[in-house]
Amino acid sequence: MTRSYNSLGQFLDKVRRRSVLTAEEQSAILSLPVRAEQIPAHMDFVELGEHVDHACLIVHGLAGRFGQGREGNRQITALHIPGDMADLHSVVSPSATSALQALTTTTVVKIPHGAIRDIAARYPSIAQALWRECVIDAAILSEWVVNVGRRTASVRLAHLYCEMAYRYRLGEVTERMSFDFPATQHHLADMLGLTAVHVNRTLRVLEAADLVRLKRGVVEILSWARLIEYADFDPVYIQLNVTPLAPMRAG
Amino acid sequence: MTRSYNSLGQFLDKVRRRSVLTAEEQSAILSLPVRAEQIPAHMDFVELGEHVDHACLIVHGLAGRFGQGREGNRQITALHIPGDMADLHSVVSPSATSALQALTTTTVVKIPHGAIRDIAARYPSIAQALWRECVIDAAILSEWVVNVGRRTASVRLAHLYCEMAYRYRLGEVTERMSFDFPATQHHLADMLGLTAVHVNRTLRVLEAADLVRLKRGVVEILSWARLIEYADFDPVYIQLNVTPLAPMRAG
DNA sequence: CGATGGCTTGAGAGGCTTCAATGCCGGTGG
DNA sequence: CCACCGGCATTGAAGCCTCTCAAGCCATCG
Repeated sequence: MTRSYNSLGQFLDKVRRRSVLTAEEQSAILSLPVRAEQIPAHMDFVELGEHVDHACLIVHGLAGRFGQGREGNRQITALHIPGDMADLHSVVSPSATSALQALTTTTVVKIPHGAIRDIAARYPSIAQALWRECVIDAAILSEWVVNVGRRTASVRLAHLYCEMAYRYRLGEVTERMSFDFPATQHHLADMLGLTAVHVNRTLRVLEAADLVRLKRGVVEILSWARLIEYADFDPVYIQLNVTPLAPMRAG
Repeated sequence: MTRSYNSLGQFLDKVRRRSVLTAEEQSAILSLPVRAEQIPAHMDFVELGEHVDHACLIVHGLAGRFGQGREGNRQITALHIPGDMADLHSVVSPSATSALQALTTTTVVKIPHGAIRDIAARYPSIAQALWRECVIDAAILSEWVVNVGRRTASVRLAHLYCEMAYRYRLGEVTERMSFDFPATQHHLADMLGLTAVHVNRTLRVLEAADLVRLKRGVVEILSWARLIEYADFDPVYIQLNVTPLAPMRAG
């Protein structure tokens, strides 16, 4: 079968690393109706409290989920890269409890909840697979709590770079590699619970230790082995190199 | 129907505030096989990396989900009170990426994954409802990232008290109330990304402001209105006072 | 009654923030 | 084509919030 490598294919590839799906189930996912949309940088494409009727799959660019405190101090709680369904959770919880914003120019594809709920109801294995994706997003969130709560600024930043490298590479890392990561230092600060100024200084610490090098939106990792050691990083929580979970079937 | 108010009944009550279920679906949940177990304080009942085959419903006591950094600095990423399914996520992601520990003597009820997956496969609405519970747990996690990342110690602690009061009361709060919350100051520190010493001093700040009063494991809130104002707390993310989500049916 | 675990308090150090100014680069309009 | 402008990055200095270390206290429990 030649599968047109559309935006959904990218999503399906990731899902299949985690859940077993039959050919029929896979094609049900690939047949989901999509509507592409281009979002300019800094624009919310899901607003706080909004009642959404579609899920957003990131095709290109970078999106963040924003929580916020009273006095405008924003905190990014999750990051979504191409292939991620940024708000899959909205399928079962349609009123947005946090905003979704494009960090750079981003193209997303919108998929109606109705269509997703339809195939989830028809194929229990699909429901399980999507549920599982949400649970893995939660595991990442949980790691972010640890990161922000219990690590120093430089380790925190190193850990974030590890996670993003691992996710961009779908778990296929090499000792030396680089990846596009177009977040500003201010964005990094909002992910790490720091200030932009301190992120800047912290960046310099990592560079001085010859762990990473940065230029205009691309992160170059000089030694994966030393970086994960420094960052206290263990990729199991991202579940990209795992034996896919067998489907559930009605007994 | 006289429903025996067992441990599952407590769980079902909470689920029904969020999802519509038919009588048949409800009784399928209530008929889940359970096995009660008593866990002494400070004991892990799910270990890191363990491959579990059952989910744990908290019946009595208090449990925490622990993440940890390299040098033993632990961070509590989630708290589970009676009525919570502490690791419902394990149904679709059986290898534990974080440990579960009883903070006080806790009785849990273990429910085999097989039984849950069975009713989830048979009743798509149940799958959706359980999926939704996981998503709401993730929303709470997301709020914890904001809390730890972007709030000062005293606001952070106040916010935690708000969340726990709201959850213990299932969203039925009153201006003045108290609730049992048997976490030590060291536990609080691990939830908030602080040290026990600083938690102690911070407690004193909240007491001095006449917001809460504490004695031996019970939190007394002196003014809910002033506390949520101080804590920057908005309970929507907990989704306890929400119109339950309609079920999904195969089209 | 000594041991234990949790709470309390003090003093000093340090990591991160705040405020503020400067530099850099790409985009835009005259 | 160049000058200007705005967003982002960089750097310095001072201060505060929180940590660390350390000691003392109080209840509970064998």
